Amino acid sequence: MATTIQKPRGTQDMLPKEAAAWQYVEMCLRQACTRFNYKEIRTPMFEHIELFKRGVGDTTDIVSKEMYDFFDKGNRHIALRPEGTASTVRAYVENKMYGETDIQKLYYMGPMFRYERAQKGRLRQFNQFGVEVLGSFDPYSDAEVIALAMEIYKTLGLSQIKLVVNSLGDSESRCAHREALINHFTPVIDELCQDCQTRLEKNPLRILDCKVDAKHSVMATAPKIIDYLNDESREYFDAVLAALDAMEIPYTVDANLVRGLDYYNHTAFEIMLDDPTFGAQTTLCGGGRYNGLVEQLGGPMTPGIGFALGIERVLLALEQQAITLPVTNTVDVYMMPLGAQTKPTAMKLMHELRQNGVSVETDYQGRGMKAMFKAANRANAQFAIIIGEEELANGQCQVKNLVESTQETLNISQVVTYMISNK
RNA sequence: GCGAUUGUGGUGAAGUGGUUAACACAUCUGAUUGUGGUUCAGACAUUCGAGGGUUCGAUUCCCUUCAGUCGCCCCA
Repeated sequence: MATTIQKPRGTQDMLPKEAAAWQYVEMCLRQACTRFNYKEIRTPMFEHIELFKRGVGDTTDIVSKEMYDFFDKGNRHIALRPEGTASTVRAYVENKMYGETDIQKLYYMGPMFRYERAQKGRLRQFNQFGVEVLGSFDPYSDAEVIALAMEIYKTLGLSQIKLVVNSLGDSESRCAHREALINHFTPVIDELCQDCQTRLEKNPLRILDCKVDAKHSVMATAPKIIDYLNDESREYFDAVLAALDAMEIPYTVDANLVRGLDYYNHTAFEIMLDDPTFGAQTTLCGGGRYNGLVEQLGGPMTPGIGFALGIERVLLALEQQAITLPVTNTVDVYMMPLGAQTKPTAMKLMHELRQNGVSVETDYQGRGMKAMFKAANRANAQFAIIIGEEELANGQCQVKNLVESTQETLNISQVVTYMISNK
């Protein structure tokens, strides 16, 4: 045997036994979008790297050190998408979707790529589902987006779900806050960890959710973005919270919640699994408002808000909470031809059944009837149809109900009708 | 990029410096030549991730490498 080749690090094969769960989750996501009237958009899995540099931010870790990029044969600098928002906005601008209606409510689903060290809940190729609302600067649209995310976890049956919200304010508020942060941390920067020292220059906001220095006294007294919101930002945030209250969606405001992508402003939120035994990756969903992004990518001034959730993490959470999904794994009929002469008739009947919406499995290993019954059990077949040479001569077959353990003899010509009404 | 830990058949897993590598599940075959989910019998790793070293001898000791897992970082 030749040496085997393994899948690249951080990738996963989705095996048949897991497919049903994936399909179920994906169906729930689509149905939730239908209820909220979001339309699907599909964009390429790779883009010009410039899109992410400009959209997500050149200084973010995602772009600066986690991007899968390469030059194609035409010497174009390409990157596998690390997230979905930049591509969605690019498509919105490129296809001039701002001209179609005032507001676009979109969702996407598919693989994203980040060159990170894999661990539980974190892969190099992973699947995200995300939502983007473009063209609305209405606190109720923020609330709707959050409500949609919360609704998804509810319909899946997950518990211990925690919604955390914050406001990053508009650019004026953010600048004021950033300055205050730098002033606050600079005198004590030597006492903080190495990471925080680089954060001070790169993104002082991130110091706030540092785990290493979390208990340091400067954290408690650090200037909070909430206190630096200007009137407009403050009002907007209050309105979002009021809308959440109106829908009775529980949340906690966390002044230290920040997002890792540059484009966010105003509303930021995260949905986490409140379970310390779950693993390190507890964030199931992250999102927020990005009012300058469309313009930054060459479109007209257009506000936007959205979120993304990791489907693998949802599946892990479902597993963690031992939630059994309503997935069925049965086949209607197991066809059992006995002897070579009966095969053509069995094959013909099987095909007719399938054409009439009856699912049928059979044996292709030439095994005995006993083995076929075992296979039928394994396939969760509801019925077995046995065609032996005797039956064939009479144009008949045995139809056995495997659940009830009852059996009757039918004319082969009646089987399709019988199965349609009895399956 | 850094750290910890693991690597035995389809799966879960014992085990030892030395001539047959437990056990369980799964799978296959058989127990009246055409009837299942129970039971019983039998079969199933020239081999212990790969490469090198120590040794008379290594799956067991050492080194390297690859891979998995978990964590840091970051994020979904």
